[in-house]
Amino acid sequence: MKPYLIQMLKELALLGAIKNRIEVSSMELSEKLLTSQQTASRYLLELDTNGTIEREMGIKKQLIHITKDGLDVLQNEFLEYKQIFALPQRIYFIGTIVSGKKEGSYYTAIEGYQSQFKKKLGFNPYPGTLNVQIDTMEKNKLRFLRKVEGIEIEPFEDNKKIFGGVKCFHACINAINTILVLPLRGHYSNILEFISESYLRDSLRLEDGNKVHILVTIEDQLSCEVNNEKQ
Amino acid sequence: MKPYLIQMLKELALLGAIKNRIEVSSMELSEKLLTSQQTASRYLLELDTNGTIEREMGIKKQLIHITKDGLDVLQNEFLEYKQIFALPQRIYFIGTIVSGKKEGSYYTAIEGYQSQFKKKLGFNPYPGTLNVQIDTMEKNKLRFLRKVEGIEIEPFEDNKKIFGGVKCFHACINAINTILVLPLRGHYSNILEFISESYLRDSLRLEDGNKVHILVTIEDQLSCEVNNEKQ
DNA sequence: ATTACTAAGTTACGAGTAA
DNA sequence: TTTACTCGTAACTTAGTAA
Repeated sequence: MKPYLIQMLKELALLGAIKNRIEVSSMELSEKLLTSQQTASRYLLELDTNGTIEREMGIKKQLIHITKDGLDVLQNEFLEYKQIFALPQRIYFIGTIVSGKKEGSYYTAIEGYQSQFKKKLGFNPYPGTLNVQIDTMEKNKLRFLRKVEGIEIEPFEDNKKIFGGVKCFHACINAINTILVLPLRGHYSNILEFISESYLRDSLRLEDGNKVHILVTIEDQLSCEVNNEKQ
Repeated sequence: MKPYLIQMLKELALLGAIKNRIEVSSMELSEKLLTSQQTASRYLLELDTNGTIEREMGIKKQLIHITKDGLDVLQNEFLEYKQIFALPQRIYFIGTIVSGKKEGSYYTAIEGYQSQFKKKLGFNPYPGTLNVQIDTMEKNKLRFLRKVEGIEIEPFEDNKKIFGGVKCFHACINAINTILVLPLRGHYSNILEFISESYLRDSLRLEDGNKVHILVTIEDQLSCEVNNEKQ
């Protein structure tokens, strides 16, 4: 999305258009953006067309509400600024143990993955993955993890089949060390997959439906202290 | 500043140009911004001209560092997103008690202020202000307070002299309720002024040089829960 | 009051290219 | 390789208005 449209969207959000339908005129917005009424009007048309806002035209002014898509755009911007200024070194999830479709065993057995795991993680993972279901609302944390530095496992081809790249992070599940494995491509899933040197279900004494606390550790990155309000 | 320049500045910050001089070519940046090498080069020239970055040209690539001015631009953007998504309901300061220039007694005695204080705060302040010196690095918190909703005291004219508007916030100093009074116009000062119904120096048993903990409470605003990583 | 169209003016973009 | 200039064209802006 074009930077000037993001700016307009941000301005609408500051006026409360995420939570409420706000009543605002193109003239008022033009003053905030230091541009003309016509340009503000055109921006609103563009945002409407690309689905980031919904409008109801009044006889005076208009009612504007930011859509889910619009919210995503803004959250992504926010995420980038958080990366610049206040990178959290740890990300927490709470999840529920679920059964995989035995795909984990298949993938962890592939030579192309195994050799990279051994080289980059320092161990051969126990066959299979531990699957933990998280809240779909946690998508932003996953988006964040995709952006920050992790242990990259390269994509490769084996027997004409292409295996996608994944990114690994050191993580703790209920205080036991594991590796979180995230696919680099494709849609965000609400299932997190973990690998370990040992059979995690045993070492953690877990069965389906158990709640677990997950702590993902992020590699050192730039971070500038700023506005460190407590609580 | 133009939105596309802010975008470029953000990209440079993400590459680490706040902390370090980063080595980057206009071609690499053009790929990140999905634009041409020429445009990226022009953006860099513009950022250099307006003083938000400093450059050293290498024979290959260039060394780029974001200046104080550039950092201010980015911090301001960040502040706006924080306002949108994760407004802190409280802001903390640590400060040192200092003596004012007796101006506080003068201002609190002006009828135009007194009547508004009585009406909007519900009490007549004790003459004078308690002055607390804070770190100049806390400027961002003040900038933030200027933006959010507070108790507005209108500017007025009295005897041909114009008295500027101020904004009040409920605050606690060492757990005693007070009111923080911030001028709406003018430069940011590193002295915070507090008023109260009683003589604060007595009720707090304070003298110059004492360190105090200040907690400023912000009125309810929109806030969307997102990425609430703990710690 | 509004929104938003048209048309003309202005700015920005990027291919080509020099240094 | 780089950076960044020229210049034709594409995109954006806004005055003037209609609805």
